[in-house]
Amino acid sequence: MRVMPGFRAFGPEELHFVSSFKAGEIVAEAGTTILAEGKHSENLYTLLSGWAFRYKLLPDGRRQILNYLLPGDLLGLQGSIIGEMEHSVEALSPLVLCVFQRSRLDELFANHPGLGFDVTWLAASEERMLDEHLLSLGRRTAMERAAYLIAFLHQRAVSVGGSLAKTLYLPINQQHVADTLGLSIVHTNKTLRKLADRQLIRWLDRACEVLDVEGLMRLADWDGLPAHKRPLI
Amino acid sequence: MRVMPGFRAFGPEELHFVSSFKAGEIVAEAGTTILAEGKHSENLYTLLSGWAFRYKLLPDGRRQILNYLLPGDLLGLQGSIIGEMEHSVEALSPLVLCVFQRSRLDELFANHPGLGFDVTWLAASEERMLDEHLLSLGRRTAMERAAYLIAFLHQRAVSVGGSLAKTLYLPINQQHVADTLGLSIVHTNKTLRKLADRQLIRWLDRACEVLDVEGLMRLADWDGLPAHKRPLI
DNA sequence: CGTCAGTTTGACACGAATCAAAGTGAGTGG
DNA sequence: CCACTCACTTTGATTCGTGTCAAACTGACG
Repeated sequence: MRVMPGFRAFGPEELHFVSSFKAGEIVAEAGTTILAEGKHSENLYTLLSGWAFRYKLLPDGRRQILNYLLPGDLLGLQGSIIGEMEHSVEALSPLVLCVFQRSRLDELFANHPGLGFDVTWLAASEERMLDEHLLSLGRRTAMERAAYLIAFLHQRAVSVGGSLAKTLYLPINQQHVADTLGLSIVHTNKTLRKLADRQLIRWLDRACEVLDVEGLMRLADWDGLPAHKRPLI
Repeated sequence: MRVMPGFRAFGPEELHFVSSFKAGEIVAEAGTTILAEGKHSENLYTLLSGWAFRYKLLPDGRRQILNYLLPGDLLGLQGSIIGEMEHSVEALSPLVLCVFQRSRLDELFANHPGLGFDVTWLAASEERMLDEHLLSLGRRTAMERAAYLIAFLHQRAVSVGGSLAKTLYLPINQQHVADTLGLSIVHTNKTLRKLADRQLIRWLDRACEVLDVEGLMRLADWDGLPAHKRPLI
């Protein structure tokens, strides 16, 4: 397990424990369902590479995307801690996941408090993103929401990948955007079109190119996520 | 610190540590701002009694209520773990809070892994509530949202207070409901009126009486929060 | 060349916001 | 005890944003 840019470094003992804690690695194709709502997962995962998203469904099929998962994020923590999964996770791109056994989570807390703290850190961090999304869905207009979402994803991608490329392609389609913003797909399309007309983004087939992050942030009145070294477990 | 009904019991050592960890107790009136967005809080709190809510503001004043806080909930964990607060907390009723020092949080993780795990448990639990709220804001109609919110608050109140009273009064006004559901106050009023006409609730001055929780849950297509013993820190 | 997933567009309907104003009840001071 | 205020709730009229319906367009793929 190598330390990626932007992540905190482990001490030697921790590194050894994390390696031993690791139960395997799995690879998944885009579109694969990694975790399903209602299922009781035996495992907990760290996303090593690729993009995924978490979502919930209403019985009649309405879908709400809750958040996106990028390298360094934990999958299935809630299921591991509380019981069965209350949401599903689907791959947006090919993924590499590191598998941990749910049953050894208390061992992690007991023997490596620093890592236990990291898990809490990640949970708190997820909570902050959800707060931000909630503000968006509840109080921003369609344009502001779309601008916020794209700026948010852009920033997350940059913070995880290092700011390698100046043009960034988000691996999502307009249905994903619609289900994230709580809008219909038609209205989402018209909204994205307006952002494109303003030279803020360019929409491609199954991908979005971000042209002007600052313009998007200004439009959404969003300051961005505070920068912090993330722990990687 | 007594163990409330519905909470897990501590071992003797944990109990001793929690007592020593406690830095004091404060009392706040309804309407008081406990934590403010942008501030760096030195403390972390456990809510011992009363109701509060967390919210975020957009620069132009639009407010979104993120979640409600009931006895047993942690306040300011994010601020303690990551840095400055990204949301504010305001009291809905007189509160009793137990104060902890932010700086001693790592000590808690180091010496009492069980308690560290509890903190993570609480964070994961908050995350699940936020997921549910996000689904509501994104994909439920105004009626469904209102029904969900009231059923949700009712269930939380019951799970915390023991199911003492069959009629439960929620200490909120319609502005709170509007800012939680992402609706205007006028439309919120009309929506609540419809719920009242269907004999699901009765609206009183600054309070809501819940008449038919199951009817509300059916209307919102919501199954309720899975029941679990909450840890109390 | 046809199919299919995804994007785009226009017409229309509907739900929620806004504007405006009145009603209610608790608390306050004369 | 009565007027007055203030916060909160209620209602009706109108506007506007977003959803729905329908259909065409595009490019990848077989």
